[in-house]
Amino acid sequence: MNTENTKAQMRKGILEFCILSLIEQREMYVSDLIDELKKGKLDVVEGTLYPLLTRLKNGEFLSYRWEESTGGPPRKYYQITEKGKLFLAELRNTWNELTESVNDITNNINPTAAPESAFQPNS
Amino acid sequence: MNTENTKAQMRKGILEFCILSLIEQREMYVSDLIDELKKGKLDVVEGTLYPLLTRLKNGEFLSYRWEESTGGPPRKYYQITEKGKLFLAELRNTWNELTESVNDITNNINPTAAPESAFQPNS
DNA sequence: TATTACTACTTTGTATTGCATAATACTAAA
DNA sequence: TTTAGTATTATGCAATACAAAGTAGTAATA
Repeated sequence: MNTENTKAQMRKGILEFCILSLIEQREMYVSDLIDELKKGKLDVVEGTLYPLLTRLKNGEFLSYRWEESTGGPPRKYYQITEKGKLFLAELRNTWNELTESVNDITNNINPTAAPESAFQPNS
Repeated sequence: MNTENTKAQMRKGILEFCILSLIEQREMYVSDLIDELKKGKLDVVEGTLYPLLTRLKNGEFLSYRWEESTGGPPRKYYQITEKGKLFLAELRNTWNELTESVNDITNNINPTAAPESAFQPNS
């Protein structure tokens, strides 16, 4: 029971949400996704992404096309489907409800709130 | 692949955080915890809580004392330990970093932000 | 040609955790 | 004694993040 493990556990379920959001913004292949996630301070490895993308593709939330690469094997570029967009909207709701619940239960003040609203209520 | 499953997955790892937070506020036994979580829109069942509490107790983040009950078997009231308070502080950091990352990556506007700051940037 | 390096995709096995389910045990009322 | 309500414990399953190893294609170099 340590912080590293907890991080991995808290991450469960949110990767779907992140991946679908990123691909909705523009089509991407795995290296693109890893770069974008890293920009957002989320380090994810290939062994995590490939099975996840396959699940999303099998669920018809994503589709892909092959694209030749100048140096290296061809790449799978993923796009979001209409079904994927609907699912993404649900995930966004779920995420927002969850964060609200957790912040409420733990008396946590959300760090992304605007400074003028981040006051501590009387405890 | 459905929303219910994703909810269950997203819940992984955050329950520790919620449980420790609640017990830090006051000592509780399982039924108290279930009630408090339900108030915060988080439905959790006994089969989830007992193993989790045992893990936290074995990790020395919680201790407990028995208390006789007027009707029914005695109750285990849990308290947070000093080690538990340190771990809780780490969990709070982890949670805040995670939510910031996810909201950033998904272009999500946090619903707990003050209304005047919850504007949508040009997309 | 053979070797090496780099890139990209795939597969396998493990650990953790939420949860359903069943079993056990204690008290009190009928 | 039986029944109902409360509380704890034990077992097994499903889902997922991740490490690690493997496959395969291109390109540069000897």
